[in-house]
Amino acid sequence: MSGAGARPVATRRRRAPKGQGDRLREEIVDAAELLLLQTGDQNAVSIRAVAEAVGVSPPAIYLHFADKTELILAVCQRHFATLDRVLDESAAGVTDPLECLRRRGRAYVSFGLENPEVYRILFMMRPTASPPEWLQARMLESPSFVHWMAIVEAALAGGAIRPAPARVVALGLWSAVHGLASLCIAKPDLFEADRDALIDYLLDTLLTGIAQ
Amino acid sequence: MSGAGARPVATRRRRAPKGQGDRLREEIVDAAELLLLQTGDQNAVSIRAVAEAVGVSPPAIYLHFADKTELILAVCQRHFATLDRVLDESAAGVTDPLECLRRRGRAYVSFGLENPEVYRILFMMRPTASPPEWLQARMLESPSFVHWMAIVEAALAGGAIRPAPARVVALGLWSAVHGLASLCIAKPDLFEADRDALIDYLLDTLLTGIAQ
DNA sequence: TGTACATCAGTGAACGCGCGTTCACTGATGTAC
DNA sequence: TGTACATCAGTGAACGCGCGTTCACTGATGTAC
Repeated sequence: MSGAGARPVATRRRRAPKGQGDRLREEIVDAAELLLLQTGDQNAVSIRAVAEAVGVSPPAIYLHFADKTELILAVCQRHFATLDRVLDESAAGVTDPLECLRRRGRAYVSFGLENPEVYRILFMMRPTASPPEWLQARMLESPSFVHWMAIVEAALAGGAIRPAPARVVALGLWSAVHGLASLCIAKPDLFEADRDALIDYLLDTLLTGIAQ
Repeated sequence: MSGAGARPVATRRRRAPKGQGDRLREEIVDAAELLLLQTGDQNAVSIRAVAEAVGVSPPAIYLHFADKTELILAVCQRHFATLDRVLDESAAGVTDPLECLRRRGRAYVSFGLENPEVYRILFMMRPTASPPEWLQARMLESPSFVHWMAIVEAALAGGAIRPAPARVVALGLWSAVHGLASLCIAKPDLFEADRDALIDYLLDTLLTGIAQ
């Protein structure tokens, strides 16, 4: 009973040696990320909770982040980079644009289901509540979207899909896969049984629908 | 300057005559709804803020609602009924199932854009954060979804769309239109210019994609 | 028509909570001499 | 090899805030006699 209490106070972290105060920064982001993942609740990621998880006092957080927003932002940036990598990997070596869109679409939904709280912050939150640096316009310049857009343009150029403004096609397809991801996150029970069938059906429908 | 301060204290409401304590209940729900609409922020709808808007002390709220959840639930139920009515009206008199889906889909997105915070609570919130009565299973029994499902079944029976489990088709189409609605809500700037084109393109794509 | 009284729609003050953040400080670590 | 000292990674206590909720109460309203 002694060491396995419901919520044991985290052991205090060893102080970093002199030149390496930056170590703490990484540990803080790690802890915030883990908290987000474990609790599935953005509110659970408080400065105090993060500090306790790291084994440090709350003010120590401010040695590395100006405020809470900056901390959350750091977590998100990490995942935005991951998303881009995951999408690229999913379609590596595929030349057919439609197949490329299908694979990236599937990977996108998977990413959302595996990182629900991060996904929520990135794509489901009220704009004012998102970090201000998270400008919406910049989203269109993100590698993820730029790649997505490029594939749509290639498909259009190759005549694989019926003519339409590339931006409309790209945003439309994104909306649809985002819808599946976000509904699965918001209402998990509703989709449990049909999840795989749904993603297949939706992608088939979209790709048939946009085809020439 | 006297009567037009930045945030004048709401005038105190007249006490209701004896048999009509229930009047306050309606006023409370109205105020909560208005706050949600005006601020666009669910957090702004605190017991205290609602009480002030009505012109009553915070404990008065508890004469009509057991807790805050029950209040929010009342607001949501009202809008859920509205959504169903709006969808029905949008396709009134239309017999072709595909046209019916198109009109309801368009009306669904419009509803979301016109009631962003309500839409957020109904369809974008973490399940644990939603009122517990808002069971996800019950969503499938809601009039809105039942009607949607019936139309899909009719379309399937009439051979208008390619064979697939009705539930998968219904959920898939819902996901897609939800995606557009929720992305417009989460990232309004991103979609402003293309909004109308997007909803048209998406509906065309979906209806072409599911067709026989 | 007048009065005592029960009802009930509210009020005012306070509770404990967790939060982000600030401020003055401590004490181990490394360095200069 | 020994010691004074500057650096800097942290700490402890406290701040003010808004929140949901509770509790003992008040006082206008309507009714019975």
